[in-house]
Amino acid sequence: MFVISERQILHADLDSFYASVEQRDDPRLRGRPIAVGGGVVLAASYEAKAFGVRSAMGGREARQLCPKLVVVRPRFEAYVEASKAVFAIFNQTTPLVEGISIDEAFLDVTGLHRVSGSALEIATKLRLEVREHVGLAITVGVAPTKFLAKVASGVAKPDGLLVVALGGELDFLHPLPVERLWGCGRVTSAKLRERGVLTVGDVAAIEERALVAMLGRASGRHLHALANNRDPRPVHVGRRRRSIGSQRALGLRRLSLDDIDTAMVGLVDRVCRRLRNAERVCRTVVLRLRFHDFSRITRSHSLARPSDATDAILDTARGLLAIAAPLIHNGGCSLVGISLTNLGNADDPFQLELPFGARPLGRIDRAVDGVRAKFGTAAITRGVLLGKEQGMTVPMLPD
DNA sequence: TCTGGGGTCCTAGGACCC
DNA sequence: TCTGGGGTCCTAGGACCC
Repeated sequence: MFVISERQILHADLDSFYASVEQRDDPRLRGRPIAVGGGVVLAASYEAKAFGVRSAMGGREARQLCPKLVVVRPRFEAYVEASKAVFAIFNQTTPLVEGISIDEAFLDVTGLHRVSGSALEIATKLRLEVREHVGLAITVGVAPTKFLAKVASGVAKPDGLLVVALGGELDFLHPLPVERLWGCGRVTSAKLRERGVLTVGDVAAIEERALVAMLGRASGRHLHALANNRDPRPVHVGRRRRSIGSQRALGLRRLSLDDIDTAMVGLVDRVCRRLRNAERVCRTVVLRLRFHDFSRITRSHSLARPSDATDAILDTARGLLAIAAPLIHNGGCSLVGISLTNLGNADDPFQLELPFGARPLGRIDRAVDGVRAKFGTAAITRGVLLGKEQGMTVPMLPD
């Protein structure tokens, strides 16, 4: 009989990333409470966190909590550079790296024991290398699942390392508050607490059906699985971006439709450049507006064919703005955003991937029509073969 | 708590197809 | 002709994450 060996997953998370980069680059900021941002705190140093300063907090409130707070303007280029250096170390550690954000990743080190030592040794070395070569503190959690590894790093922060003992997973997990569950935010947490469900152990004790009735199908199943330490999700290398977006807060001024249009033109230009740089095309354009009462709407439109052309996408965005215009009531508009979704490859001549979004199969009739119109009937077969070669999702042709 | 900018995923209803 | 089931796409909104 085969014994499937326990997976060994690291969750590596840079501590107070933006703030730490600033303190690294400017010795005067070290040991002092700092916040990166302006109107809103993007990141706070641990010295600032001690005063209760949190990210997403308004600048004014942060200063009230911590009068000595030093506010630093963000330098995104520096963060991107630091992130690249850290990810280079991740990739030297194992080929199985899944980036989650600019400062966080999962590393699967299962089976590296002979080559690199135990997971604890690998994690220790990783922390040392990040400290030495990039000058930043990184916390690592080690566990058999992604979720548990992430919880472990959260508990170990700052500048820590925590290995969840084999067999001790539930003892570790169950006393934690429900908010530690990945996917349990403000709304879900309130629903659970309302019903006296306070800890992860409480969630685990509820039947899945009951949890689904409480939170909806996906959420209920997801949290039920996590609370019982079931998380088979593999570390996924090379995930592709599913959308590209940009948005801009417009402040409190009253803006005319022309002002909004001007801001939107800039956003469309930016996202289209990013789209072309990534060699992608998009099918769906989403306009996002937020009003001064903080209510928000979205309007979207799917193009007949994928595009990366600024003029086509701007036309669509303007059409959406015209549709949304009557909804901009007296309060006016405080944010405008443009997102491009349903992304495909610019270099894929058959665009087989495109009409299907994330789903394995899709509107074959449309795909076939498109290929036939563009390349002739013979191309349909060729297109399917090409798709297979490239490892893409290949739709079944109708009989 | 009076709120930035970048994302992911889920849900639900209607249109449409087989 | 009527009815039903199954499936996908489009759109709008919402929760959540860093």
